[in-house]
Amino acid sequence: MEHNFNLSMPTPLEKARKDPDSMKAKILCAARDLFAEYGYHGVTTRMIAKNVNIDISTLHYHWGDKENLYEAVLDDLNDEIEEKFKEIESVVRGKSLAYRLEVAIDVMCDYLFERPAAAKLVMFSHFLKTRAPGVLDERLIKQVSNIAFAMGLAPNKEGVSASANARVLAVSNAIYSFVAGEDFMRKILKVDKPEYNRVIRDTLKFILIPAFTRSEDS
Amino acid sequence: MEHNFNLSMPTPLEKARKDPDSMKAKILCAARDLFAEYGYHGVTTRMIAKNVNIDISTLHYHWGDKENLYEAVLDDLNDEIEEKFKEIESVVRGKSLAYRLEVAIDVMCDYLFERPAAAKLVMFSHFLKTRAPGVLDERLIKQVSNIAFAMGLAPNKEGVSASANARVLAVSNAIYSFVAGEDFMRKILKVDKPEYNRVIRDTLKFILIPAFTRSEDS
DNA sequence: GATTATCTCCATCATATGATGGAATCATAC
DNA sequence: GTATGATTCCATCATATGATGGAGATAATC
Repeated sequence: MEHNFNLSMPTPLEKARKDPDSMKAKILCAARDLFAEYGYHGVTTRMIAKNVNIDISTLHYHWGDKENLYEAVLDDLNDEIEEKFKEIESVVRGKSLAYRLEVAIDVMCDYLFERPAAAKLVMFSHFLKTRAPGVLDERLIKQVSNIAFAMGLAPNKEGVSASANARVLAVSNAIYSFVAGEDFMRKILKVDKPEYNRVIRDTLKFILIPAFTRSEDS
Repeated sequence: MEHNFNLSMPTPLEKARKDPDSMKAKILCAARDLFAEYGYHGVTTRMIAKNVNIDISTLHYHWGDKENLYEAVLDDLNDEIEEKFKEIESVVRGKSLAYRLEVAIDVMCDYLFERPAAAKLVMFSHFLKTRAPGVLDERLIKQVSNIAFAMGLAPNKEGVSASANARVLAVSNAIYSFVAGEDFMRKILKVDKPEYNRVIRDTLKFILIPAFTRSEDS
């Protein structure tokens, strides 16, 4: 049986997500939370194993080495975020840019405040190098361009200008920063969690919507 | 000589900065770059020592343990940024909010694009936990409130609302994100370094200024 | 119930890492 | 020159960390 052309065969990741009670999924979940908190080098396989109450060997049995587990965490995260974007797009298709932004902010805040690890991991994967050279997920480049096009910042999906893509990044940076930095910024704002959530939504709308609606007028 | 009331005695950090050629300063400098690239746990004392072409013992001789060196790096950075803020304030005092923002964006971009490590370190110190519990720099809370007041977002420096502080954070997050994430985002925008610098400035102004100038009208 | 495959843990290894003591080197003051 | 203090490096240690082999446990298959 050398050949296997069954392309729809579930990947390890898909299998892990199908059954959230499986050991594989539990490890992935704990790994996500810890990597999000301390970064790749700040987490040891022993920390992850301890969080799931298993031995390190069990971890290695399911996921191979640490690097492989980290990549699985990021892959899993990217799948989740891509899904979220599709969900947003299906809701706002054809609506005004102001409305699009409002919905995008609300949906992403709902999602991210529920899973702050997601926001933190996105930030780290953008800003923090691991000592082993990682690969940029090519999907992301396409994603950004697609959003730019959907926001009417480009005439078609291919020739999106750098400036249009930068505007999309500005929006997503703003959202991710506020969620990823909650622990830190909540101390500055001196508010509790629910209040932080509210203030951040309002602030994001206050900052992001005027820029794009003004340019819609012209 | 148990007592020493000479409060203006230079701290180790000040001494290190006075002579940038001193070993102490060279170590601090290399440490900053490396911590900014890989985060606290991603950097080993050996990596830093190698970058300065010295032995680890020399590093420990000058800075004590790793944690102390890291704190010195952050202190040094905070001093530098505080200075930058004062510089901005002295230039824009009394000007319109739109002009203030424009200058702030330009000055901070000039400064940060020259020292991307500064931007990255700020991000990490906000988002990334080290396994040893760190302390929040109390200065920052005051800094943010002061800026909010200077921007006319609060009637006085004391009673700055959470929402006003959040708006200030939104501005600084935006700037830091774009500089700290250059390596990553430049791949998405597909531009070279000087062009990235230009696009980011324009994008920051495009995003940030309308929000605040609109609120100035009302 | 025996057989097989899957899963989990214990013991262990090799290397990485933070840290230190002490000798050697260098500069400075006398 | 010599004495003193400051600086640097070499050798070394204790622990942390990633990783693995293999025994035992558990579940599935026949």
